[in-house]
Amino acid sequence: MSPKKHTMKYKKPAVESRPKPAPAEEEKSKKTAAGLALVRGMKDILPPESALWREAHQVFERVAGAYGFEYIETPIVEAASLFIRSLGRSTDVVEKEMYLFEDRDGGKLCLRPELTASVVRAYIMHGLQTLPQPVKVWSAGAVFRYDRPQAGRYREFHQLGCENLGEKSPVVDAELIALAYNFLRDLGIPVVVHINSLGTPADREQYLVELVGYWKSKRTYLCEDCKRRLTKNPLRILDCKNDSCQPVIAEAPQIIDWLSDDSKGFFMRVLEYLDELSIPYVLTATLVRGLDYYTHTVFELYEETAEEKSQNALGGGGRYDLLAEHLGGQPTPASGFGLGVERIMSVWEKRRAATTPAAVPGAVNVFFAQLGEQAKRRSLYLIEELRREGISVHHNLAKSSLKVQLEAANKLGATHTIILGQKEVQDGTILVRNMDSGIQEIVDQKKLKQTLRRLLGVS
RNA sequence: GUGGCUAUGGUGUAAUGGUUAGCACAGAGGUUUGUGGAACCUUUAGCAUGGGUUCGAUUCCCAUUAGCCACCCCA
Repeated sequence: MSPKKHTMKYKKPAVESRPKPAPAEEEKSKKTAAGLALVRGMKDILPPESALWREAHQVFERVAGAYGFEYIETPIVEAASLFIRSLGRSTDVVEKEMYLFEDRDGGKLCLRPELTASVVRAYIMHGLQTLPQPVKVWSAGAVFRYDRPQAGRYREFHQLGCENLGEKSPVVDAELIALAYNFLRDLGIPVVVHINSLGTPADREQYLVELVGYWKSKRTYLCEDCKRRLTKNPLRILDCKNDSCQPVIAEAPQIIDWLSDDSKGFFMRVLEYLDELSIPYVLTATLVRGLDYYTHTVFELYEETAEEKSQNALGGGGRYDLLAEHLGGQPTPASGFGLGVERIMSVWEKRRAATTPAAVPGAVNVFFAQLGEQAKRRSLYLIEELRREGISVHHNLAKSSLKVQLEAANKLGATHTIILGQKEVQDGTILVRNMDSGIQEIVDQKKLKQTLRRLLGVS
């Protein structure tokens, strides 16, 4: 806003009858354009990446379907209490990252920060426990967390998730991991699974007492950050990257050693099944997920690269046997995972660029060029006919010179250009030009469809 | 939420305390109208916002905003 400048720029004494609005209006379009802003942490998804975005979703749908998961969709807006109860009041997600707001009648709402709690809510509310168990559903959509944006971290991001509700078996956990693993593999992303077990709340409590006792005994060797964590979140010390803490961490008690025999047995079987499925995993004693509802198995998926960065978890999940009951439903053992679409896209695009240079799905294959008024009119029908066949046809009927149209076809990356001129209209033929070789064949207009199907390799 | 770095047309960038802010790519139009990928010509479009210092700021200072990086956390 700099009205000074505008009045300078647009000074027109004649129009001074309208003192100020006139110049302001003049500049309005520009001003709005400049004044438009993307809300912090939000992102547009534009072509051509958007095509890949959709393809990733399609692959996920296919894989999840193969594992017997059906689609579920839940609202983006939920009661705030749902997440406060499920994720835990003192977790970071609830404490400082939720988009909280009041409805007009004062109801406390929020934009969902994750998918799992909503699915469990739906399961309880619609009596899905009366269906043959387990209930297996997948979902996809936007989730919101008011965090400070960074590479690979947005305030609105998208998750792909699967939940298996109503079955307490280590196979379920292994199968879910296999699903996520295979989905990413299908995209050409090799991943490594980090896995750990948190046992039952009782196991964990005992372990925590032990752990805190240990940290206290080594207090002097810990870095400043860790001294703070000691009271706030002793588990996090295990994650500290500070060199000075490493020897202390290496000697720290591991949760696995404090699991009950049942918990340990459960975990061992998950690992055995993973072995059976030939899924590589790394036992990570330091893996503790940030949400309170997890019990037993927890895992995270990372791109298999040498450099371990902090921001590259592609997804994670685990078992949450107590959640349904905690939300007021029947006791329902369950397990699930969520994957971050944005993070998957960023690695996928990188790998794609490295391996296959072009071949974006939804790419143009045919351009239709016309010359002359008659041809233009006739082309409308022919184009329509091809499109009905499912062939992607581009054109620019506003242009008239063939040169310009071929240029456009080239820029769009069309493999073939169909040319219809005055002469062809007369004798009922049409030209099909191969854009790589420049070879053109003259075909009967009636045979255009067959010819294209042959050339494009469509059945 | 904390700290650091950055901010020039759609994209990538250059320069400068003082008349028209340069270049490349992209976009639009064209090089006389039936043949593209090249070349050439023309053209559209920018100093993030707000203050301050100064005779004068895109340039210096401050704040805001946004992006990036680290912490934190996770997806």
